[in-house]
Amino acid sequence: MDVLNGKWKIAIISSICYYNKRRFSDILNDVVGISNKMLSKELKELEINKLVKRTVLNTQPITVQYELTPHGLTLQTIISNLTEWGIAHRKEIVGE
Amino acid sequence: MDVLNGKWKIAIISSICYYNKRRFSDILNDVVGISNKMLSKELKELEINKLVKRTVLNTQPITVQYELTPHGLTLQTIISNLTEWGIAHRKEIVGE
DNA sequence: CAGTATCCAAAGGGATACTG
DNA sequence: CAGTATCCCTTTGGATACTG
Repeated sequence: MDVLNGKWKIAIISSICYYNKRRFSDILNDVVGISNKMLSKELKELEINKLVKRTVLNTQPITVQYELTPHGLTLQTIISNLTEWGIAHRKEIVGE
Repeated sequence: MDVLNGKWKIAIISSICYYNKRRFSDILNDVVGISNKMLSKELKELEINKLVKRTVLNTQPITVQYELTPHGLTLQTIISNLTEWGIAHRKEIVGE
């Protein structure tokens, strides 16, 4: 079930989702701690799973934009549920 | 957010959840492919996160029962959502 | 800019054997 | 039965340098 493996996937999706469209180097900045190698790899996996769409813009030098596919947008609910649960979980753990 | 890391966590929770109470060796059988070392480790983590409760029964030889805590039960919704999404995802991927 | 390639240390995790 | 301990191979992922 874990198309979302690798600790970065959710952060990457969140970044793209927040800005709607996002360039490679921008995501690199958004997701603190990630290396270009990892970002490249994770994006490739997301693309294979049809969660993000990759479009090359013919600028000079070239830039690449990533955006969520309709199917990728489907994840929003899941992710926000997870986030919500995570917050509740923190309270549960530290609360005692 | 990933208290559910390690590829086994969800399977373990599902096993316990399905049977309500479940012994160590039973979970070992339910979750195909897991080693006792991993099961032990994962259960320990789940216990630390207060998702499962561990109770030692004074039988001979001793048996140990695991069950979900109220807080652990909270995950059910999340997991079923994930499962549901996973199924839809499969269709999306293989469908084309 | 958007990656790819290489190197390498650390973590993950299987198999097996052992203990109370 | 319910683990723990050890060995050891595999995977993960960071740092850095390089390419079109």
